[in-house]
Amino acid sequence: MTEGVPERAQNMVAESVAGGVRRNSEATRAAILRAARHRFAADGYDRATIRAIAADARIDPSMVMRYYGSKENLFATAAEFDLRLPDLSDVPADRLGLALVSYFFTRWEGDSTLPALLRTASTNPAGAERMRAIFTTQLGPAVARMVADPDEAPRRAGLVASQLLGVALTRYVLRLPPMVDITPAELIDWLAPTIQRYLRDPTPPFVDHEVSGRNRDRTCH
Amino acid sequence: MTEGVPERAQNMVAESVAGGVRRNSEATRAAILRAARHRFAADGYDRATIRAIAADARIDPSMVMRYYGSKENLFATAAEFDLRLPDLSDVPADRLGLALVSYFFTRWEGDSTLPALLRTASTNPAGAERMRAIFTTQLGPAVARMVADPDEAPRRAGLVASQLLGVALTRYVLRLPPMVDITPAELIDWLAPTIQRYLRDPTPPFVDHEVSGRNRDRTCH
DNA sequence: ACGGTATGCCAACGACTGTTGACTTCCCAA
DNA sequence: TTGGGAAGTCAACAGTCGTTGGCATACCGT
Repeated sequence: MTEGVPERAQNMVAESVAGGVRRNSEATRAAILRAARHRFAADGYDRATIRAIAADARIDPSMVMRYYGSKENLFATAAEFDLRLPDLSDVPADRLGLALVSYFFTRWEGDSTLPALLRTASTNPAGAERMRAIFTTQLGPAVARMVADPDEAPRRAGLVASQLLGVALTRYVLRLPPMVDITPAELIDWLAPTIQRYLRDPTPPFVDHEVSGRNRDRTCH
Repeated sequence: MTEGVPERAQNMVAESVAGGVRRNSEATRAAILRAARHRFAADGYDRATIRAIAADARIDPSMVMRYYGSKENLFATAAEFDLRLPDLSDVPADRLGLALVSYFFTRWEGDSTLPALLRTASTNPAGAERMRAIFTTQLGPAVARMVADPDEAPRRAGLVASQLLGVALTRYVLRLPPMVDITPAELIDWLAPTIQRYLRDPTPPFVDHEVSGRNRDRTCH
């Protein structure tokens, strides 16, 4: 009565696979990758354990190492991130904000990669570096093609990122109720003017705020 | 020559305290709390270890437990978070955005509690719940006093949070270069109109976007 | 039929974590 | 002077993690 039962895996949310059959290499590689994406998205890099990913893929943890070498390498390929920004060169300049916001929602609502990246980049330095790289190599150049003055592109791209990532954060990660309940269509109507302004409007201050001409310096209240 | 040296703590960023003197209870409690705030802000809940916090405070890890009971309890008191939103009831309605943005910057630029909360809420469910609580009990009511229609308060508060937290995320956590380099004053000029619109402007769409009247549904492109 | 190879499981290592309890050291009041 | 309690140290427990190597089983070309 040594009770040496190794605790059967009875995870309800696991890959569906007939009992005991063998899969070919490609299938398990894909299964691992899919489980990894889900776990990284739900828990972030640190809390997503190799053991949990393996359990979801109905496989031994050692197989993950065999196929992907290390956890860091697994994350690197799981979080391969291509914004796949479409060509917006034929969109009229005054509709760029609407086009960009619409596209980002069609991209995010069904893809949990961004929350995964967000969760990871918040705590993992390598994740943050990856986020900065995506910003520099993908969003940056795309925004550069939309703005009037190329010198202002990085700054405007940063502002766009602050609003779009803020929405992703509050809606998908923090799950603030009002941001979860609102429909994508309504959200697009609210956000499009903001993004449009960050992309195309002249640098503020447009006019000196209101009539009372004192307190020119608004930095520290 | 058993080499049993227990590895002296030679952390350069540790609490400065004369060698070997004893402190009273209050002093070490405060030292622990200060070290905890720094560590939680820099690393988030999971990666900030009790041992590292204790080392920063030049103290044994067991003392942290003696004074605060558990890591979760320590975080709870370290991340005690009061937005300390000022009374904006005498601010004219068309300057509320500017006032709110200005205030948030004077609050954040010198306080690392928000990054700590952000890093933690991204991965820790309890942290996310705390974030939602802050939103509901502090930002929500404050925004409710600023908007015209009380029924729209939660939604508008959510939009405000999405932009402000997005700035905190990109500037303090992800540290996207353009968002780090920009000065608070410039950032305020960019953000104030956005927040102002989220607070006070009528619900969009203001007008049917442009002339071409087709594609009413912009949800899925 | 057979041997090699691909696929997979099992048990364990070493490191690190939060947490605990016993022990030492010092100050201060009686 | 002497005890008691506060302040702090030390070593260890129990658990989890990424990672490793050895071993079993199934497939397939010859």
